[in-house]
Amino acid sequence: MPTMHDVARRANVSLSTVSYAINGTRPISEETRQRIFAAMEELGYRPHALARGLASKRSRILALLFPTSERGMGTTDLEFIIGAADMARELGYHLVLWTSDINDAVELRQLIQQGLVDGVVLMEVHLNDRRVAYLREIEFPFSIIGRCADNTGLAYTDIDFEQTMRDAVLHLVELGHTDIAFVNYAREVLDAGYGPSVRTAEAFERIVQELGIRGVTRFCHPTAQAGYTTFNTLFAEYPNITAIAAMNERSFPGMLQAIADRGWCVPEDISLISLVSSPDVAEMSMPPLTTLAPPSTELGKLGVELLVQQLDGRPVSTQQPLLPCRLVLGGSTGPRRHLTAHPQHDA
Amino acid sequence: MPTMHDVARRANVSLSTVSYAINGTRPISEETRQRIFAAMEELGYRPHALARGLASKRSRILALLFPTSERGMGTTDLEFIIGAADMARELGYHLVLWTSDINDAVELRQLIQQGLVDGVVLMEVHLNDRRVAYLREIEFPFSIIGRCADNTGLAYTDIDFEQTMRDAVLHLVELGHTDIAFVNYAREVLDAGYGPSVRTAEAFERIVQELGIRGVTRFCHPTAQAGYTTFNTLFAEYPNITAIAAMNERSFPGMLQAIADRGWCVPEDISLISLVSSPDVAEMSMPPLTTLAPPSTELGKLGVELLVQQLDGRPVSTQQPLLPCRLVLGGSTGPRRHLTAHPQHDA
DNA sequence: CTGTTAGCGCTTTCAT
DNA sequence: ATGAAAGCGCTAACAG
Repeated sequence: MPTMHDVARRANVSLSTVSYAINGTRPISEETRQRIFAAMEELGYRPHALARGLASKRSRILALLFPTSERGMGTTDLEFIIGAADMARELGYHLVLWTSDINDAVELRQLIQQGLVDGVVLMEVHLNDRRVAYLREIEFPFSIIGRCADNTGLAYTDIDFEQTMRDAVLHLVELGHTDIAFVNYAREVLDAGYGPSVRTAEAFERIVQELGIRGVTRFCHPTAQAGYTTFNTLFAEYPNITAIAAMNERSFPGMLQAIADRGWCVPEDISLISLVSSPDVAEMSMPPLTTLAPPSTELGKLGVELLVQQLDGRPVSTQQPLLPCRLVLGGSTGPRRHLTAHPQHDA
Repeated sequence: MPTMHDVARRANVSLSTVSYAINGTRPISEETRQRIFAAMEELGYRPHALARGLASKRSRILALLFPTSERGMGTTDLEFIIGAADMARELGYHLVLWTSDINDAVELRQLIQQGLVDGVVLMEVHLNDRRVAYLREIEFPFSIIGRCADNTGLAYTDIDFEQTMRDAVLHLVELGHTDIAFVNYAREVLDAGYGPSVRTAEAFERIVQELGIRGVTRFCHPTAQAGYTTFNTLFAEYPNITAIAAMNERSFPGMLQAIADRGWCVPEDISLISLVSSPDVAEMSMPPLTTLAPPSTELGKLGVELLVQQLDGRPVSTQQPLLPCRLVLGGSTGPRRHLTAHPQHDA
């Protein structure tokens, strides 16, 4: 494997000149530059990453910390990773994956102390996250995909849940729906302060009020069985409901079963819209679910971008951290049914 | 950040002694060992990964090469990655992700020449893969999740498609089915020599023959529409079929729709089994699909393990590279229907 | 514009 | 059983 030394000799220049030529870190005459690059080409030279990192104190390696064994991984998480990896490469960085227990700052410290990475990207942060606290304390560069309670000064990006919920409700309202249910994650998840759950819950209340329509919220575990039960108890209490927006894609099979059991059809009798679930998954239903598809790849990219901005000493763009989901029509939403078909009560 | 030098001074030994103590690379008196580790503890010392790698010529970093934009990524790919990352960590390695165009050996060379990684794990190899050829040629350590045409001397691991197909067919046969259809990927995919498609196709023919039952094979694009069409044309020709095994999970919604359209029920009128798809996805159907769940995490782990075995100069265990899928009963398979219910022809 | 040289933090001969 | 010192391949002062 050729080293910089080899290149220098072949180009008849000193070792440092080669270094400067490569890094463009000081002016080089066009002539010698040519010679150097020619030599590099001929030798098939590539700078040694470790040596470069050791000498410059910048490894050009980033870490993506992603929590193992928290909530079930989906296709969305893969897309975070792919987005992040792609963007890292685009910006000339490597990306290492650290599967970490969330909230374990000790382990994080040990990893960082190895001096392997210039910065880390956090996923699935808690509202009060120890890792965030630790990184802040030691002033280690990091960015977040997600959000904390206090985000001042943080480089983060997240889904715009407010906007997502608004788009979902507006879509339904445009179809004539005025009695809408929102099926959130399980109550424990909300109580634990899980961001997406908290934010959509708040947004739903606000938007419903704003638009002057009727909304009811339910919590549901991520299983078909829970979806089934939730749907039935929901309709026992609020038979006027004509549309459901749900966060939890795993509850859909159950809800669909419950709907089928009473001989109803989607979307003729009831509209269903999935919040923040990938079109791939949405297409596994019949009919394919209308969904608000999360900008997963973009979030992964942006997470890396925000981190690299800091590393390069550039001002971190803080204006547009929130990305909207994209409405993908799937056939599970349609005009509000005529209520005459079912008994009516007031909510 | 404390260095080895700091530790040495604090323990009143030379720098090299600290190194030897850490690496256990030569005998150290118990007394000084104690002192050294105490000093390390007190200083919160961690060896610097880059420096260590540069000096030892072993970075303890592995690369997972995974193809972007080939076939749609699913939850399976995520599990490969997680498995690989977990195992790497367990073995004291870091894992970097390289999103690569498949079959681009040039790019691979450039990455390897950076000297960052000790070895690479390949995913989604082609039967004749340029990356494999290149790595072989330069004798760079690597392992494969998947298989090539010629695997002699290769450290690979893969799904045991033969066994998987056998398990699927046997499950159906035990339920009384004797007329079974196998829905493979699209014909182009088979013709391109995509391993899973080729191997399941061969296995199906063999097993059907072996068991003396009737089998018919169909090709299907990965869309609901294609699933719908495939099912209908299949039954126009072979109305006796009572069970379908399908590779392509994306075709299921369409098949289910076609089944519903003719007023049939699953599994009373027809049994459905999904080959090599994750239970998560299988649960998105109604009823949840019976599936043969791929050992994704295990494959990721094994891929890394095989690589590290080489790096450690240990003999690479080559006896059990093929892992079976796990049968997960889901309610889409049941006893063969009584054929009296539908018109009968001979296949 | 170019060369010389002192490290970066560690491993590993070679001595003792 | 321990130390001294020569690198690993590169960057970045410091000198011209």
